[in-house]
Amino acid sequence: MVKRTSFEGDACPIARSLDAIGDWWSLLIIREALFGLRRFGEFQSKLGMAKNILAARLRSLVDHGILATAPASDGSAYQEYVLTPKGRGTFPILVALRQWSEEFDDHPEEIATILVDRERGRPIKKLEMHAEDGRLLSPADTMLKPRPASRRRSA
Amino acid sequence: MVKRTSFEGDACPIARSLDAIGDWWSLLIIREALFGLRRFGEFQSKLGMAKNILAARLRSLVDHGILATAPASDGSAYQEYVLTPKGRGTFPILVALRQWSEEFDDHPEEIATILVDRERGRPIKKLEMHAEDGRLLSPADTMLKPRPASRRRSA
DNA sequence: GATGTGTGGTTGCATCATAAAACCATATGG
DNA sequence: CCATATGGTTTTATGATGCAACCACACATC
Repeated sequence: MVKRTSFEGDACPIARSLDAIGDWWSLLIIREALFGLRRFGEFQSKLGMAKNILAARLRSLVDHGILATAPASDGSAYQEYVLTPKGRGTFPILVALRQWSEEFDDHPEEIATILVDRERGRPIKKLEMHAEDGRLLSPADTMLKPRPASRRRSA
Repeated sequence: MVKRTSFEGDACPIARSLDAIGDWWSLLIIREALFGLRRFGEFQSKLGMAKNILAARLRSLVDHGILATAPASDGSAYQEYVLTPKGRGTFPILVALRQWSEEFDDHPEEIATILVDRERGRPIKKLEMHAEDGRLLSPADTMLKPRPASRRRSA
């Protein structure tokens, strides 16, 4: 994508997130990692992506602290890629993407999987946003405020 | 990015979402639209992006049913871009991205804004995932299930 | 110990989306 | 009637992407 206009220094947290995981593969790699994949070859065969692209993405994800390389695990002297807490912290993002697709996709019948409550096997509810005191909030109930004690440019 | 490996036909809802909004600009445009921007020039000056890219993104977002073009509004014979319900439905995604950045960013002090409860002006809580019966769920409490009555390949 | 095979990459190379700037077309203001 | 602002499209270059081929290492086999 040329230049990439890296959002790294941007003051908007959304832009900052996109800078780390805002490309077409990173989130899919994270999805598979959450699913339990760890090895280069596993990612490669599951996602069907070019190996060089995968190598570049894995390196980038490691650089961003989303994945970490573990020495081995099954004996073979290669490395594995495991999610860090930061990586596991993307779970709500993936859920939000999934739910948006489930709700608004033009062909929802093509969606192969549903996310369910493990205990009951029933679909989970939509993500909820709550105030500090517990009130359920809609988008209209929220607003952006400048961060106290900071003079960076606004977003 | 060449080929783009369009995920449009993929059975994974995350991939399908990414196909629509998984690039570096779309979500930022949506963010500004949620903030109230409507005009080409507003987006352009606020985001500082090249005009041709903006034009292409806006067209793509309209094609995906995320934005719609409104004839005018302030008299000038140009069009405006307004969010559709599908577009407004991305709100949780943006909140998830924001919260991920707030929690895990290496330089959180650079983040300029916080999302607050409009009524109290206090930061909102993290997005919550609930089961149908209301139980709060952690990622480990969930699992993927194949969609009933469908024989598409799994994700 | 030479040979094969599978894993885990790196290295070219062609392509095509991106970005930046110039250009254009249609209002609007003086 | 000219200047300027708005809303784009065209032109050009760049460089990330995708593909295939190549390489290195480990382990197993002959």
